[in-house]
Amino acid sequence: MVAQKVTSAEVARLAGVSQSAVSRVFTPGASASAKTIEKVRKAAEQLGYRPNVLARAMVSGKSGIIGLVVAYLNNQFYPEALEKLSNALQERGYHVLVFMASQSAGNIDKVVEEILDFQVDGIIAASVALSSDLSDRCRAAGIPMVLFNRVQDDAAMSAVTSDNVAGGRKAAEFLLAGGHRKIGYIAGWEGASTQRDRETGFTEALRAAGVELHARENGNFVIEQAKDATRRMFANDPPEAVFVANDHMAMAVMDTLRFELGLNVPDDVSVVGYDDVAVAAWPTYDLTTVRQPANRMVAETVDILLSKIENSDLGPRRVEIDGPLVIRGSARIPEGWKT
Amino acid sequence: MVAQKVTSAEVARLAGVSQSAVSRVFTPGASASAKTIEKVRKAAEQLGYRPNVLARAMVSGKSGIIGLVVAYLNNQFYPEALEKLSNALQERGYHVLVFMASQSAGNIDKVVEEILDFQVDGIIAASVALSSDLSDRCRAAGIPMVLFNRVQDDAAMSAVTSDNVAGGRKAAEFLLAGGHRKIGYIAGWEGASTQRDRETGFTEALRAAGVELHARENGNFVIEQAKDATRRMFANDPPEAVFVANDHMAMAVMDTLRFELGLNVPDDVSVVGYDDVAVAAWPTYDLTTVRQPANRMVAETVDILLSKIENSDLGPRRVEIDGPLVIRGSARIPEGWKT
DNA sequence: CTGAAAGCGCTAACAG
DNA sequence: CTGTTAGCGCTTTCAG
Repeated sequence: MVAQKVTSAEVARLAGVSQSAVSRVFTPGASASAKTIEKVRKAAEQLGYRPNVLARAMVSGKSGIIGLVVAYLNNQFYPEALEKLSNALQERGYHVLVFMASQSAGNIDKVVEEILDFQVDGIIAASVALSSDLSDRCRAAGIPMVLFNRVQDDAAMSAVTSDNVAGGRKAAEFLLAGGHRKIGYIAGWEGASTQRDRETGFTEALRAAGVELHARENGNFVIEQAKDATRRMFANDPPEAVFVANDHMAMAVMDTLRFELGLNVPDDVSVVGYDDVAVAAWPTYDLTTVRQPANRMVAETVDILLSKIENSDLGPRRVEIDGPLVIRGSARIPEGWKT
Repeated sequence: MVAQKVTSAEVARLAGVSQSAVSRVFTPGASASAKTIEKVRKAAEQLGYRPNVLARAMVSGKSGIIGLVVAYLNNQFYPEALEKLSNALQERGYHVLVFMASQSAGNIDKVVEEILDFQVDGIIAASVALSSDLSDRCRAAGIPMVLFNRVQDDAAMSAVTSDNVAGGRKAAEFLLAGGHRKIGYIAGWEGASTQRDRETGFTEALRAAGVELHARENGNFVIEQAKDATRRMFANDPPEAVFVANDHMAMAVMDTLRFELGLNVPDDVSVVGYDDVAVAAWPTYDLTTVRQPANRMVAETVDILLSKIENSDLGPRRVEIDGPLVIRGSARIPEGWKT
C-alpha cells in the first residue's frame, strides 16, 4: 500500500501522462488542465507519492531551508524566540535547520560554512557575531542573512533588535524616579551589542540626571558569574538599586541578594532586568523589566529575510523595536508613576 | 576571491584532473593518490570550493539531516534536551531540521510527512505521539525513528525515557518516609506515557504502604491549569504533600501555595517534582525532584538512531534510564534518610 | 589509481 | 496545455 520511495516517473506512468506533467501538478506556479491534475492527483495518492524536496532544491536553487544559528538555549529568551521563529517560518513554507554555535566564537564561522553547504535559502543568526570575512562570503554566495537580537558594525548586515539604548534609558529613569541615587549595573558579555547598548542608554540617562554609576560588575550573561558579580558589588558600600543586563542574570542576582545576603527586594534593593522572559512574571521574582517584544522581533526578522530571498537586491535593513518597561514588584515604584 | 557557487567541475579544471577525482578527494571512503589529493585540495581552497550537500544526498541517499519533532519549548526540559541532542548529532556529522508540532495532535502526522519530504536519515520525536499509520509509513520508507521522553504502545518503535515508574515510586517512598499520609497528585496530560507511568509508580508505592491517594487533580503539563488544579486541591481538606508530574508545573504549584494560599513549603506542604530542570535548583524553589538524566537519555537516543541508520535491520530498542531523587528543601526530609 | 559515463528525482525551457 | 530534452552537482560503476 505504501511504496518505498515513489518517483514522479512512476506516478506519470500510472496516470498515463509525462513525467513533467506530474511535476507541473506539484509545482506551485505551473499550469495543467483540470483533467491532468485529476489523473495525476489520483495516481499520486494511490502510490503515496510526495515530491523529493532535495531534488527540487537542486534544480530550482531553492531549498526551503533556513539556517538558524543559536548559542545559548539556557537563557529562556532563546527557546521562546526559537519556537516563534520556527513557527513563523513553517507557516511561510520554510523549515529551520538548527546549528548550535556552542562555545568559542571561533567555531561560529565553521558553523556558518556548514550551513552554506546545505544550500540554505537564508540564515538567521541569533545572538552571535561572525567575522566580516564570513559575512562577505554569504553576501558573495547570495545568501541573505539577518541578525536576531544583535547588531554588528558591518553596515551591510540586516539586524533586528529591541531598542536597547531606549530600554536602558527607561530602566534608569524608573530607578531615578524611585528616588535611588546609588545605582549599580551588572553587565553582560562585553562583546554583545545588546550589552553595550543597554549600558549606554542606562548610563546616559543617569548622567543626564547628574548621577554617576555607583558600581559596575560584569556577569557575562552567565548565572554563576552574575552571582559573583553581585557578591562583589554588595561587599561594601552596596547600591540601593541594580539594573541587570538581562532577566536570566537578574533572577540569579535576586536569589543572591535574598538568600545569601539576606536583603529584601525591593525594600533594601531595587532590581530591574531586561527581556521579560516568562519566569520574570512569576510571583517569586515578580521582576520589573524591559520587555523585548519577541513576537514583533520575530515577525520583522522573518519579513526581512524572506523579502531578501524573494528579491535579492534589497538593501540591508536594521530594525529596533521599542519595548515597554513592565512594572512589577522587584523595584520601588515611584509615587504617581505613569503606568 | 570568493566565487559565487563553485562546482567540483571547476575545481577539476583548475587542478587538471577529472571531476570524479575531485569527488573522490572529498568523499570519505574513497581513494586517490597523494599527488591528486594535493592538487585538488589546493585548487579547492583557492576557489573556496565546498561540496554541495544536497547533490551528494541525492545520489548517495544520505542527507545527513535528522528531523526533530518537538512540541513545547516552554517546559525547560526541552530546550535543554534540544541543545544536547543537536550538539551530539552535530558531533557525529548530522544536522537537525526542527519541526514544531505546536498544538493539535492531528498536525503531527502532517509534520512528519513534511519531514519525510526532506529525505532525512532519521527522525527523533520528542514528546509527541504519532498515528500508527504514520509510523508504518516511516518504517516502509526505511526511515528510522526514535521517541524521546515518550513511549508508545507500538512495540516496533524505539524509545528512550527515564524510568518513570521507578521515579514515581521514589517520590512516593520519600513522601511516605517523611511521615505524610494525606498525599495529593497533580497529573500531567493524560495522553502522555510519562504522565501515566509516573502516576502508576507513585500510586503503586503508596498502595503498597497501605496508603490511598488523598487527592488528584489534572494540570495537563500547563502552568495555568496546574495553578487551578492546586486551588481545587487545596480548597478543602488539603493534603500535606503533593507530587507533581513535572517540574514545570511544580513551580507553579509552589507559587500558588505560597503566594495565593499563604502556605509554607515544606512546613505546611511538601512538594516533589519530576525532571530536575535548571530552575529547580535555584534557591527560591529548591525543589526536591526526580532527575531525568538528560545527558544519558540524549546519548542513548543518538546511539540508537545512528546505529539504525547505519544498520537498517536492527530491531527496535527501548531504554529506560534510572534517575535519582534529588533531595532539596521543598519537601520534608525524613529523619536519617539515606542520601 | 583514474577518467568517462550514467544517473539520483526533479524543474525549466523548448517546441509542438 | 503537453511531451521532449537538458541539465542541477555530485557519487559511483566501469573500463582502462
